[in-house]
Amino acid sequence: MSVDKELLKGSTQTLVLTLLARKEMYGYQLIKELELLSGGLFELREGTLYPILHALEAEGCVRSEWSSGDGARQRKYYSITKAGRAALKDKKVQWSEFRSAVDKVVFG
Amino acid sequence: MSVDKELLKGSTQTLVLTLLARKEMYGYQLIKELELLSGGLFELREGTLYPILHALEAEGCVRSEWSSGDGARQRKYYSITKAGRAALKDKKVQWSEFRSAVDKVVFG
DNA sequence: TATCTAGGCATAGATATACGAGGTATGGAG
DNA sequence: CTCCATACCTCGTATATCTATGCCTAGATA
Repeated sequence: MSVDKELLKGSTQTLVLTLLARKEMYGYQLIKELELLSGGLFELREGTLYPILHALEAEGCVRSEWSSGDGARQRKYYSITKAGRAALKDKKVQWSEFRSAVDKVVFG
Repeated sequence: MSVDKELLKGSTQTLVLTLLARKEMYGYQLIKELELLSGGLFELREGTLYPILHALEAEGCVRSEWSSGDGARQRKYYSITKAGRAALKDKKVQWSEFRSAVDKVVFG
């Protein structure tokens, strides 16, 4: 993580849900995609991501399914649920408010 | 805290140093000022702020001095140091990068 | 064939940070 | 006199992330 890891806390679920809202993905893919999209700033570790995915699944925000790969490598695909989309909407608002408040204080 | 407290992690030192860069302040004042400036979004608790101030002082980023109050209530005023201003500059850059990266992922 | 590398999932322990609860004390208003 | 806002502080707890580690598979390479 090239950015202070503490900054990331509270935002990872939002980031993950955002990606899953576009298309279903598997864990490893999420890590790579996030790194790409953020210009290398977010380099989530497996040890970070998988617990997040499990938590989101326990909360009913995502659903997982092993790829029915015929010969292909087994991957666990995650897709966002209706509850997940609702949660994401909330999280986006939260992020916007937070970002604006910090900006107002820090940059005037 | 009306915003998810986890979002705040990693930003509190930046917020505190930013305020102290404008003028020296005492703890309680910092809490009130931060609440005001953020439109009520940031309601730091004493249990959060004082350890931060002590940590910043231990790192040499701030300096403290009890008010030489003649009769007035005793307050411990904190002022930013040269090292503190340098640290703040770094933290502001970090915040900007982080904010931009999250925005890029979340809002495209 | 054997081995290395990247992909792919997962957990456990350490660490960092904020909060909640609790403690002490002062000064002004009712 | 009592209550409340002010003003400082500490400690235990909760939460979230990271590091380290483990296990397994597929494809490339020697």
